[in-house]
Amino acid sequence: MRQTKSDSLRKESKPVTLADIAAMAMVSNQTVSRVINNHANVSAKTRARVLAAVNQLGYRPNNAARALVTGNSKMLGLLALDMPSMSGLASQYAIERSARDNGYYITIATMDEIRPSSFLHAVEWLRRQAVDGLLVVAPTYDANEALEKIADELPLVVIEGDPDSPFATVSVDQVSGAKAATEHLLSLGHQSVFHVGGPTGWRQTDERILGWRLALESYGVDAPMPLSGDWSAKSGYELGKTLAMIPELTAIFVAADRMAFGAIRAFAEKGRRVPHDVAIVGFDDIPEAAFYCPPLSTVRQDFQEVGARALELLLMQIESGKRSDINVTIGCDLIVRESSLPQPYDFEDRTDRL
Amino acid sequence: MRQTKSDSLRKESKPVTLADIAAMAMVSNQTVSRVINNHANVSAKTRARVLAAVNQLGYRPNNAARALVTGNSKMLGLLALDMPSMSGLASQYAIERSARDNGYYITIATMDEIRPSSFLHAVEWLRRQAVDGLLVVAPTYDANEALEKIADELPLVVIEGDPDSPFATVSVDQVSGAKAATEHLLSLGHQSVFHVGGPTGWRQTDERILGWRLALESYGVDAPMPLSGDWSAKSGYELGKTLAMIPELTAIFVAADRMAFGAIRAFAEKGRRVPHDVAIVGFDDIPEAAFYCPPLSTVRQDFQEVGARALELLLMQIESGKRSDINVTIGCDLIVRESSLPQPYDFEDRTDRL
DNA sequence: ATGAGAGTTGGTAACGACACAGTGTCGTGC
DNA sequence: GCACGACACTGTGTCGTTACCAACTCTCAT
Repeated sequence: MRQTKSDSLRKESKPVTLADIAAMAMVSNQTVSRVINNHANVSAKTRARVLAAVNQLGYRPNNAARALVTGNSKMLGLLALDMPSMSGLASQYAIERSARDNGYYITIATMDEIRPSSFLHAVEWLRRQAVDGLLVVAPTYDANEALEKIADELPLVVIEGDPDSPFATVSVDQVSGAKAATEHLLSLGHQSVFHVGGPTGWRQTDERILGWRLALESYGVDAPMPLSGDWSAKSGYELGKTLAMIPELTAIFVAADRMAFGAIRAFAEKGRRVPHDVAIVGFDDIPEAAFYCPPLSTVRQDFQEVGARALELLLMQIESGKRSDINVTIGCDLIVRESSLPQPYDFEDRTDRL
Repeated sequence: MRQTKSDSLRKESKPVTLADIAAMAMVSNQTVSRVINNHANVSAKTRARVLAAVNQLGYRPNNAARALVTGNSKMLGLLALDMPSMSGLASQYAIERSARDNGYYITIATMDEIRPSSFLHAVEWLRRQAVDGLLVVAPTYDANEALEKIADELPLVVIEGDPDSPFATVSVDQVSGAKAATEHLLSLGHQSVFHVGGPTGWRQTDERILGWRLALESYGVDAPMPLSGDWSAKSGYELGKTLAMIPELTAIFVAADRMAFGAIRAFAEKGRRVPHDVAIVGFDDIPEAAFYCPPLSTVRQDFQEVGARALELLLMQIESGKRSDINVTIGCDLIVRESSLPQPYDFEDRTDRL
C-alpha cells in the first residue's frame, strides 16, 4: 500500500485533497474546486469557509490530476543549448519569472549540440511531460526541419531562429548591430575591418558577417576573409594569434565579447596594444565587457527583452489556440568603450557609461 | 467539448492512449502498461506486438496520469538565485543531463534574493507541481530556517549550503581554496595579502575570508580589513579604486574572478600594473579567466561535479525514501597564471595550461 | 491423468481534480 | 399566484495510467 510505504519513511502521511477540505467546509467537491479556480457563483460566505479550510489543512492542488482532466499541464518546455560560452541563458531567468507570473512552470531540456536527432530526442522528452508549449533557443539552421514537424502540433516560439521560418520567432537584429559596430570602426578612419565570427551553421554567425560586409561595402572597402571561432575566449585567443601577424590590420569586429577577450589577450602577447595599435569591437555586452583591459566596445543585446517577448508570444498562442508566425525583432545598441577609441580616455568618471 | 475545441485549431486530433495500442495489439491495457514499464512476465511475442503498435501509433505515455496514480511525478525542482554574476548555473546543465538519464525532469524556479519569504514562495510553487525532490542552491544563511520546514516532507539537497545543517549538502571546500590562494601569494614574498570578499550573509563569503585568515595567521601576518563586494565585476572595480590608494598593498585575494576583473581594471586606471606592482588571485576559474590581461590566477571550482553529486544524493533519497544528511565536499584547485607571477612569463606556449 | 507451480494475462478500482448536467432556492414581473 | 430566470450548490462521470488480485495457460513431475 502506497500510504504505508511513504509514511513509514517520511512525514507526509497523506496529502490533503480537495475532498478533505470539502468535508471540512461542509460543501461539495465542486464548490471547493470553484473557489480554488476563482469561478463565479459562489457566495462570499461559502468562499470564506472554504478558504479557511484550505489554509487550515494546508491544501495544495495536485497539478497532475488537474492536467489529466483539463488537458493543460501549465508547463512550458525550454529547449536550450548546453554551451557555457553562450550568453543566451541570461534570458532564462526572465522567462521563468514571467512564466510564473502567468501561472506556468518551466521545465528545461538541454542539448549538447543542435543536431536534428538530439534535438528531436529532447523535444520528445518534453512532450511526454505534456508541455503546453515550447520555447526553443535554436541559433543554428539545422533546427528548422526538426521544428517543422512539431510546430503544428504544439505551440512554439523560436528564440534566435530564422525569422523567415514559418513559426513565431524572437530574435535580435544581428545585421544592424554588426553593421553599426563595423561602421563605427570605419568612421574612426580604419582602412579596413577584419572579422572574427562564430562557428558555421549558426544564424548569428552569418548575420553578423552580413552586417559587417554591408558596412564595408558602404565604405567601398573589400572584405577580408572572415575567421571562424566557437564563441569561446579560447578560440578568440587562437584566432587572435593568427591575426596579430597581419601587419596592416588595425581594426577587428569580433562576433562575441568572450572571443574578443581572447583576441585582445593574444594581441597583447604579440606586443600589439588595444586600442593604440588595433581597435576592437565585440558583441553581446556581457557584464564583464566594461571591465576588461581595455573596456570593450561592443553591441548590447537585451536578453531579458528577448525572453519576455518570447514568452508573451508563446502564451498568446496557447491561449488563443492558434498557431502564429509573428517574427519579433529586437534592436541592439552599440556601446563604445576604450577598446575602439584611438585617443586615451579620461578615466575618472566612466562609471556612468557601464 | 475539449476535443472539438483543440482540433479546430491544431492537428493533434486526439492523443494516442494506452487503450488505443492495447486494442491494436489485441491485449489488455495492463499488458501494455507492463511493456512500457519494462516489467517482467511478458512473453517476447506479446512484447514485440505491443512495441510495434506503440511505434506505429506514436504513443507517448501521459506523465500526468502516471503521476496521479503512482504518486511520483518524476519531476525535480531546482531552486536557484536569479543572479547573472553567479557562476553556479554552469552546473544546471550537468544536473539536467544527469536527471534526464535517470528519467527525471527538472523544473526551475528562480528567486531574486534569498529571503525566507521569497524562498518559501518559490518552494511552495514547486511543491504544487508535486516535485519528487528539491535541489536548492542556497549560498546564504537565511535559507536554512526556511529549509527546515521542508526537509522532512520532501527529499532535499542543498548546493553550497551549510555543511553543518541537518540536510544533505554538496559544497566546494572554500576554506582550503582560499587558504591555498593566499598562501600562494604569501609564498611569493608579499608582506600581506588584502581581500575583496562577497556580500555579507553568504556562506562562501565567510569561508573564503576564513581561509584567507588562516593562511595569514600561519605566516604570522595580521589580516587587514576585508572589503565586501557583490560578486560583480562592477563592484570589484569600485573596491579596486579604493584599494589602489593604499601604497603598501602588493597582493590581493579576490573572492570571485569577475570582481578580480573589475579590480585589475581599476588598478590599471590608477597606473598600478598587475602583476608587476600588485599580484592578484581570483576564485571560480570562469572560462574567461585564462584570457584576461593578465591571465588570472584563480581557484577552480568544479561546478559540473557539484551538480552531478547533488543529483546523485537526491535520487538516492528519493529511491530509498529515507532522508539523508550526508555532506559532500568537493575540493578545488589553485590555478596559477600571470596575474600573480612577479617575473614576466614566456608567452609562446601557454595554451597547455588553460 | 492430475496437481503444483511458474509464467502470463485480464478486469476492476483507484488516483485527484474538473466538466457537465442537474437540483433546489430565491426574487421578479405579469 | 404562477412562470421564469438567475444564482448557489451537488452528484456523477471522466481523464490515462498503474496497483492489485484473480484467472488462465502452459510445463513438468507425480
